[in-house]
Amino acid sequence: MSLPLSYKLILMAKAKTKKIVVEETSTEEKIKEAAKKLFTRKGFAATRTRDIAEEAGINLALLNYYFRSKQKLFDIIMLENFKQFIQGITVKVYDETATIEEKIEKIATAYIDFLTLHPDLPLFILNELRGNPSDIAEKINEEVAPMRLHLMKQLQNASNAGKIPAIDPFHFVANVIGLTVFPFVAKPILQRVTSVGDDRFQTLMQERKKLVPLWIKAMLAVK
Amino acid sequence: MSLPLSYKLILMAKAKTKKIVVEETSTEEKIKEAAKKLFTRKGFAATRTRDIAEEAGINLALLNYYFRSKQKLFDIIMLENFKQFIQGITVKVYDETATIEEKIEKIATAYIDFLTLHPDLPLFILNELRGNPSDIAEKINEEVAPMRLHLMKQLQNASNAGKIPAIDPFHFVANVIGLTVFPFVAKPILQRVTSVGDDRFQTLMQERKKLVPLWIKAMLAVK
DNA sequence: GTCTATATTCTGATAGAC
DNA sequence: GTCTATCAGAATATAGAC
Repeated sequence: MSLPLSYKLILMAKAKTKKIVVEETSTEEKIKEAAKKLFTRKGFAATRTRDIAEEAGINLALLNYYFRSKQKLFDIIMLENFKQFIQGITVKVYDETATIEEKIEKIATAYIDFLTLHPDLPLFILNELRGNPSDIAEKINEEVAPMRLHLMKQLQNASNAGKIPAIDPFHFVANVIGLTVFPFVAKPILQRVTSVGDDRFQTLMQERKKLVPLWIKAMLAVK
Repeated sequence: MSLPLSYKLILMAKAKTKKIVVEETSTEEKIKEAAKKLFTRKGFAATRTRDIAEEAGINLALLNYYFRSKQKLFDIIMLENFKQFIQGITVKVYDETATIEEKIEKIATAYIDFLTLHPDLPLFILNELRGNPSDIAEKINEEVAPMRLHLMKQLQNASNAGKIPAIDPFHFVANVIGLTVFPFVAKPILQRVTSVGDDRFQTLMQERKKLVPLWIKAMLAVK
């Protein structure tokens, strides 16, 4: 039974305080795992609580016993997913010792590795973020705000120092994230259009870890 | 009451055979318009037939009278949306007189204009395409197959002639479409991260009509 | 073709036994 | 904590009058 690392760590931490051996996954965790799997794959509206219960190997009533409602369970998963999604990028952005170009390489590599493991995540986030305007938007803002300031400042500094030409931060972010994330978001349609199978897709994504930074560098030299 | 151009043309064609004056939108068209609006914005599962009926200004029973079921109505909208989405690109790709670089510019411009008018379309397609594996996949293949051959051939020729370096068609397509479409797909999150309002977003998208072709050209020179 | 009223199915949530 | 059984409401679809 494979678990997200974060869960395992929590379990181990709990276990440490009582026993030495890591115990079986708790019912609550099993439900969360099942919910994350289905919500992430099919979205809120298309996922039925019955399916989550079945996937978790427990009864429907138990789901409500632990989480009170479908919406509350979803909110938890949504927030976890979003944090997980930007967590990969956060550490890299804050690295004071890295230049912009080094950061791009680290971010692209980390993200492609991450998305290879969680290919459904970005589409889920883009999707569920569109319907809920101000619901969880605030929490997201809190997570993102300091990162924005940091990145803007570094871009401005690099531009002032003449290291890179002035580029609008929006274009910069859209391009880095777009080149990295889009192939995963559009995977089904891209594979169809280009006749690329699953194995070849994986290989191409590995290639992009090297290519995206080179491409971005070349783009920064434009105009 | 603003109608999609295609509808207007159909109506005008019909009208030509009988009367001179273009008549009011038919009930069937009104339902389809309402369905397209809601399905595209919220997806299949989150859209209720009641809402479609209300949006169309008719009764719920009438929806089933015309389309028999929610699923059948959705399938029609889905196919129309998809055709509309790739239709913009199709003409440009087949233009025998244009070089690869000219095509990129035409495609980027046409797509950004199109997406400005229909910002919800790409996310809708990416989304609903993920759940339905082989359902409408075949019809999509039929639409896309000849375009794939044409594009691959031109890329190969340009590469052989030494005009551009060899690049995997997958990377090429992913990059062009990614740089063009991704900002619209990720609009809410990108706006949040970069503190960009709606007006500024529109301006930036207009900028990209010029920038994307330049960027792609610069990327093609890499390595 | 269009409506009102109703049937039918689905789904989230709860009551209550164990 | 976990289960079975069931309720209440929602959502799709149909019957039948006009």
